[in-house]
Amino acid sequence: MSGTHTRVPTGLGAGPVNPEDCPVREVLDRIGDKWSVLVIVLLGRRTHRYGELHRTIDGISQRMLTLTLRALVRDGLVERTAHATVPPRVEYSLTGLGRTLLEPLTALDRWAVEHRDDIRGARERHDREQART
Amino acid sequence: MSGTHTRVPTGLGAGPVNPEDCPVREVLDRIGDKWSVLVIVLLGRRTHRYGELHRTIDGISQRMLTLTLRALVRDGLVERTAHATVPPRVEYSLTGLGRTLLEPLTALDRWAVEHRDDIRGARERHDREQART
DNA sequence: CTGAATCCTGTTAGATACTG
DNA sequence: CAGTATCTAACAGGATTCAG
Repeated sequence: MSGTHTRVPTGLGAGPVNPEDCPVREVLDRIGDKWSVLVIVLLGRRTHRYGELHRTIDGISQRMLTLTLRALVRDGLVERTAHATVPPRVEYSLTGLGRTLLEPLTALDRWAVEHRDDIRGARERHDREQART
Repeated sequence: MSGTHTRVPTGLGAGPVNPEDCPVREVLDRIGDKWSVLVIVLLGRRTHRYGELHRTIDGISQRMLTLTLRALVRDGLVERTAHATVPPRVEYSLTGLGRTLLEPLTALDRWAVEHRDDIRGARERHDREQART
């Protein structure tokens, strides 16, 4: 809330701006989907097993959980540990890199919580004004 | 980098987690798309006209620019000002609410810039290990 | 100049059934 | 238990054309 704008984010020099080459957008491409942040946040609390995640994240299909986890592992945010027992036991946890992401994610969450009502309000006001056409 | 985890983000109490009722996910639904952050960031620097945005944001179609702007206006993040001249002149700028979003967005951007290579590295390592199957 | 309207496409995600 | 495989529905987004 310093009176002035904060630093301009992102590789936005002066010229045209490209979504393919923009750091923020790159992150959003990874965690902007429907399930990734939920997984990250849960793993930020503690290690979870596959089935635990499946039960805890409401409405996620096995398919999407698998795909989401695989992508996060590939990007080095999540670590997969398979124990060769029977029945199999697979545990997922955040990597060091993944944990560093919790901080900016928390900042975004704080903003979201703080301004949730503002957005809802703006939305309703806007829709009401549209309605009287 | 404080040794411990930061606060757990989001209305994640103990029970199941629902994507429909999660503040962070709610924000991501708004700005997680392909163009919103680019628009927000540009407007964070200064007011822009429609055509300016269209020229500056590389590859955006008129359709998507219009839709993106309309959504941002609806959510109270962006303000639209139409001057009744001919030819018409429409200016877009961030609202107060929109400006507050710049801060957490900048945090995320900083993370992105800082860890860009880590992710690329993890990706390549992972893909290389998959490749030798 | 600032859009709106229409058509068309690829991707994302849900449902369901099956497996080591 | 921890996934795969397959099929389908929904939607985001691009291209093009028209309009105030």
